[in-house]
Amino acid sequence: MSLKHAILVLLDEEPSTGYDLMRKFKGSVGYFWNAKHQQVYLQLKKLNEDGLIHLAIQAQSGKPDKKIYSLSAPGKQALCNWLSTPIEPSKTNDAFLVKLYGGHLSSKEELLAELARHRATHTKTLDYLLGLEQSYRQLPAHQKDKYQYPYLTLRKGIIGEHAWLEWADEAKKEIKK
Amino acid sequence: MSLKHAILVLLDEEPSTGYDLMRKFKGSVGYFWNAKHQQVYLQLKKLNEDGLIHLAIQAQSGKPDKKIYSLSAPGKQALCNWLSTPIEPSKTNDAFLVKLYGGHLSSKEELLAELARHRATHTKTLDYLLGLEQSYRQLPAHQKDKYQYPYLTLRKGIIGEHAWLEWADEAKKEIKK
DNA sequence: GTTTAATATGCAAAAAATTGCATAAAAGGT
DNA sequence: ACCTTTTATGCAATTTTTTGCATATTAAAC
Repeated sequence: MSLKHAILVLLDEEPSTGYDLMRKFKGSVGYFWNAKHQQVYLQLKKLNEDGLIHLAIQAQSGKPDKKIYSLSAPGKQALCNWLSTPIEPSKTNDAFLVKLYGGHLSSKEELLAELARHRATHTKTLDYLLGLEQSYRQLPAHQKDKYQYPYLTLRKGIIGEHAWLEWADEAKKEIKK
Repeated sequence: MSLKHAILVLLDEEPSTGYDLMRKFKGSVGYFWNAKHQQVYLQLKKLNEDGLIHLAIQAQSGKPDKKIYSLSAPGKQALCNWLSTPIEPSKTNDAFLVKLYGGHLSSKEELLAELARHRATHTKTLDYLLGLEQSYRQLPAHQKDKYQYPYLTLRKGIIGEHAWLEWADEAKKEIKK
């Protein structure tokens, strides 16, 4: 149950709406955390009920109110407690590798097509992450310090996507063979 | 819901008990699929009820009966259908990176300790996978052909673990800095 | 000899995630 | 003008996963 903690970490960085968090999960932190919007809004509601986050409602003319959440003192405490507790390596469930494992039941054409499709999304993700890296590099020194740890996770994303593409090239050759 | 398909793929390879599957999820295919034993046994029950797998009970003196499951014709059909349906890239949820993202709330010592701990498990996994690769390489040609696709996924595991360790070295330096 | 790990299975309750449905206004494209 | 995407939120039902509990034998370690 770490969506809770993922949200707390993001709210520690800056107060956000559910929609803001969603965008982060779909974008900049999407290579290490994913969640659907329904899940995010539900967790925010629960975290607020538990007093771990504050809610400030910002009225907007015409539009529905914006609900801006921020970390509360107990929330920060809960986050720190979790951070200092060792965790087990996360489990990975990769359906694409399951499909490849049973590759002999497909045709080479189908396998190559799906590999290419996934390759495209990984390339896109890598490009996006490299863009973020450029932004980080252009930051003034004090900002770089602030984002030192997020940047480390970004590097994980970049190295991971590189590795994926490296593997994909190898796999493509091997399937064609 | 791909645990179902992961099980079908493994049963296509060879008839197995729930325990056999579990060992695979903890071992050779653990870098791309994970499941708890309760989940595996439950899925096997459901798959059997749905007629996608066959059950053969092997009595054992004293010990409880061994339940050996194998893929049925409808099961193979269902598997093939799934294999020929494009899937979305799997979502990743990595709690360790969440912790690192909020690294400024921890001490360097704690971060380095946890990094080292995770590094150790990744090193162990890599060694294990390299061992599997050696076994594969020593196989006679026709066996190599049979395991061509599982071997491809194994390569993914190896490249992925290498990348993890590469990143870990970079991260270690950056945290110490 | 006793304890621990491995073999082998499963139910039940709780928590978490997904899927389906739902609303509503603004902004941008054709 | 119309259509699609983006912004912005959420409930309800279902499915999936996790956690806790439960049993019982064998083999190995200490």
